[in-house]
Amino acid sequence: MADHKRARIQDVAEQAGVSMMTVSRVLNQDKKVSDKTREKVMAVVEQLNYRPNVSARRLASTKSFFLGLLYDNPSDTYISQFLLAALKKCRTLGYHLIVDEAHADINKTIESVKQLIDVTQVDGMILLPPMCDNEAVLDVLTKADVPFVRITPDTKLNRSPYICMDDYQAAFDVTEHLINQGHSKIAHIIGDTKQGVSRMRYQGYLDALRSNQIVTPPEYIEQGSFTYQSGMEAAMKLLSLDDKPTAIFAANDDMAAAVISIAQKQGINIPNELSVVGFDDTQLATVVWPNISTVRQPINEMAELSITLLASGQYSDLSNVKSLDLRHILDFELIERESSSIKSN
Amino acid sequence: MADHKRARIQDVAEQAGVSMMTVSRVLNQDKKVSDKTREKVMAVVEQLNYRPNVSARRLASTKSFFLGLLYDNPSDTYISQFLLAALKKCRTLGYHLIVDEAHADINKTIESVKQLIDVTQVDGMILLPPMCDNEAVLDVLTKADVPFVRITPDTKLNRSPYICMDDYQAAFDVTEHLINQGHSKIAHIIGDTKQGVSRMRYQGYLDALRSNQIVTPPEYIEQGSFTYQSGMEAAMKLLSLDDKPTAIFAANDDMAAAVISIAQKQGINIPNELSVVGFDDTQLATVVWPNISTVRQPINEMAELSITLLASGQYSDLSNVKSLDLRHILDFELIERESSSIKSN
DNA sequence: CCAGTGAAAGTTAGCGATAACATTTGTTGG
DNA sequence: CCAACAAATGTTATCGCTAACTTTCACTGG
Repeated sequence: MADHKRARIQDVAEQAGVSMMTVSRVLNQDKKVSDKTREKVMAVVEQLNYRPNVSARRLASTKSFFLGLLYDNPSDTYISQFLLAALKKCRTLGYHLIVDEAHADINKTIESVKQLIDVTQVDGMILLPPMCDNEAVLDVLTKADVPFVRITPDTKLNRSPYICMDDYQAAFDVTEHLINQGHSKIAHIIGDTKQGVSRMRYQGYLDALRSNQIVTPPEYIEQGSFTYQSGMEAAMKLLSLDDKPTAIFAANDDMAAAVISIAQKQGINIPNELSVVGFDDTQLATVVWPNISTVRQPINEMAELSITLLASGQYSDLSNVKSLDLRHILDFELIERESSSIKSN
Repeated sequence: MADHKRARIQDVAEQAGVSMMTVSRVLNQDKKVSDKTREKVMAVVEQLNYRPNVSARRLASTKSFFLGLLYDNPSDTYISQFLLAALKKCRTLGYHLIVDEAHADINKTIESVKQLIDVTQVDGMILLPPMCDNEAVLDVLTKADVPFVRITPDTKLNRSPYICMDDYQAAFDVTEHLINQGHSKIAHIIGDTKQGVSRMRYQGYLDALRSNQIVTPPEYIEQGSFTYQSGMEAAMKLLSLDDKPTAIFAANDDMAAAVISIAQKQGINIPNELSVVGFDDTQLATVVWPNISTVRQPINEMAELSITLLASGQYSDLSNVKSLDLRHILDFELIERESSSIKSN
């Protein structure tokens, strides 16, 4: 099917009747190329299906075409999804992703990041939570002038471009989803207080109730910590109330799964007697029965965008970037499954 | 801390008083270097902390220093773990990992693999299940003379080196673990029949019982399919028997989690009235309550070994490799958690 | 004693791209 | 109409390494 030899920049240059340098300029978005030439070159690039040799490029240029990814907890479900999407995007853009795990000892993490900067010479870094809020790491990167993108950061939002979703709105929507199904006794299990998203989700829940003129007793609010265990404890309290809620919105899927488990233990039918919704759309949401209605984070899009931003180089100098341009909010998706359904009053 | 400039092969050559080529030979394990010279060079390499520039190396040599990884289902928990370990190992060996997802349409997958061979020119491939048993993929790789390693393959074991764990022994051990705790009424939920591991695990279960002179009624064997749903159905049958089992060995964690859920619904205390063990040690095992006793696959070791094997080049010509040398069996680990414990007669 | 041999080490010429500088072409105003 | 400068394109050297060839040198045996 494809030609046996891979096309080189020289082949493109000859075919297009220009110099190699001009082709290189077109490929690197150098402005000093006339539109006519650019089109001519791009046509040949398409025709020969030319892709630059990453290694040659890296060897010759000052850029390394390496991007770094710093993650923390490898068992978090979304790491793999983020990683796979990021790797794919990197491949199409001719970058390589160097993946680094944060160490329990923060100093070792910093040492490792410094290595990425000095030895590997990464062109940019992606910081996943919670490392994206670690000030020491941010300082190292800032001082070394390495651009970085943070995913759903919680603090210091003016220090770098960042990508997030609208947790507040998602919580609002998922609560309203319950309301639309006829529920008014809606309880909420708050997430870990140390994470900003817990606040946002709680606030979205509150505002959805308020905008629908629904008042709930304070006992309907339980504090959790994103763990299954904490969800069980919260569920037991909520389900032992005299005036039980008919729906529970847990701030993540783990806690929602715990609610389901406790409810089933008590012989409460889901969703007929109790609707449950979670948040995150982790694997857990479809592995328990009934499947959990939840909110899906746009993880793939986040991964792709973070690579695109770093590859574009538009953030290599932050001094003249408006702080509004730093924020990238992506759309979430409400996913309705069996754990919540029309309330049959 | 570290010197600002990264050492080049030339620096090593000068410092050691030899030519660059000699250094290159030492680094590439070329046999035609005297021991004395080799030691001298290695000493300088250590001293300068020299690491070859991957890009220059790739550009100049016939090897690409790219390895391909073909995976199938991105939501499988172990993909991310395998991937992270593989990436790490690649980094230390100066390789890059190109990750590719199998397409639902097998022809597209094949096309993609051909691309990896022709365009990216990978030095080797890693095939994760179930792609490792796809004959068309194996044929493409064999025909193109690209070495490949398969992870826990099921068939055609003579076609390539492969890495697996002893599912039979693990099942034997986990069953005996239950026996040692005083159980004799031990049921088993078999996994998906299409996967060879199901057979192995079932056989291990049977043999553990037999070697302990335990006889169980045929109703204690239920057929599942590795899904939560199938686990629920099996559990309901097992727990409605007149002579209920006191322990259930499910062939994976999903089905074990389902058993726990059903048991709790029926008010059966775990582990006091019923012990449950799973298999795989997925995230699920620690996210439900009680945590599931299970068998951990040595995923990290598998990933590292697969990279090491391909990087070593020892399988670049299979014609003179004994079939016994193809097999690499790694140790598993029995993990005891709350779902199984000493039976209080 | 020296041609013949083979192991060990060195030399040269790229791999495929870009940086830096050099050159050509185009545009403007006086 | 052309100097004067900017925009567009070309030329050359080089990035760090290895393949392929060449040289050196120690050791044979007739």
